[in-house]
Amino acid sequence: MKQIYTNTSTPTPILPTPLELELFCIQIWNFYRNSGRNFVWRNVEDPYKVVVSEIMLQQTQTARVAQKYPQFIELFPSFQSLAAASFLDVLSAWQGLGYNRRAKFLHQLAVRVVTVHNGKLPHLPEELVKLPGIGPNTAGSVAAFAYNVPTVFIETNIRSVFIHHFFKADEYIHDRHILPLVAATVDRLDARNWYYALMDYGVMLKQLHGNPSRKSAHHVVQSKFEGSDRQIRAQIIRELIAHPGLDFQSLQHVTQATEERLRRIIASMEKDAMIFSHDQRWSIAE
DNA sequence: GTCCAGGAAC
DNA sequence: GTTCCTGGAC
Repeated sequence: MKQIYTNTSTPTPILPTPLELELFCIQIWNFYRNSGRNFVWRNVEDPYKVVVSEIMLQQTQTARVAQKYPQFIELFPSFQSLAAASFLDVLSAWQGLGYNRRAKFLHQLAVRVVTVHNGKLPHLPEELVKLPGIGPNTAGSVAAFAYNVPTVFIETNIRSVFIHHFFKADEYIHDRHILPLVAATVDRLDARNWYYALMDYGVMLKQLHGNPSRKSAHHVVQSKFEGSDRQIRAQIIRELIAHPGLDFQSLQHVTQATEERLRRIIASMEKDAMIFSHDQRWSIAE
């Protein structure tokens, strides 16, 4: 394999030989056997727990999820209990994980599963992606981890593994060039552990060689958090959890944002159905 | 400074 | 193609 996928005008994908793929799989399995990670959300039979963990793990480090996940499951142990809870309670339990809109999506997902799917999470990715907060990647991972379906999906660690092994001399690698390799190597009988193994191997690669996914065509440098609208939004959420029915002046005092900026941010949060106003006072949405 | 089991809405 | 969040590890 050498410099095959760099020409984007006339892609001539050449798969590695069966032997190369076989050796690759053996290497991943060996690593997993010796150095695989263990998490409380792994090898669980309850699809609900898999969904909660996968939504939490979107753009959030495993250590942080490990800290928050157990209490969340204790508070809301099932789709039914989560669906029946208020958004305020769900959002409160979410604090510390970041990206608060995920809490909204997860809450709505639980309602949909209970009301539309009779409390049972669909098995297939094509159905899973129709649920709020679940895109192609999470649909694939949920199907694999919850039901051991040999799906084909990519997330940041998997991406790193394939870039490191099969695209050493390439740059700006598109996922469409990686997916055939994922499909060719997925374990038909043990997809669940195979993807655990790939993720663990990817984490190891990043520790050892830096992040191979920086060569991905999809890699984006994260914008600064300090001083951003995101920071203001987070402050507003925390404040309205503690003090429902707060007026504009109070929010301005807490956030120290200009009036124009704060009005704009509040409007966007109302549009996201994160908050709502009543008589010029704001609260967490329901 | 970089990174984190991304998706929705614009 | 941007915007949403968090805070510690590195």
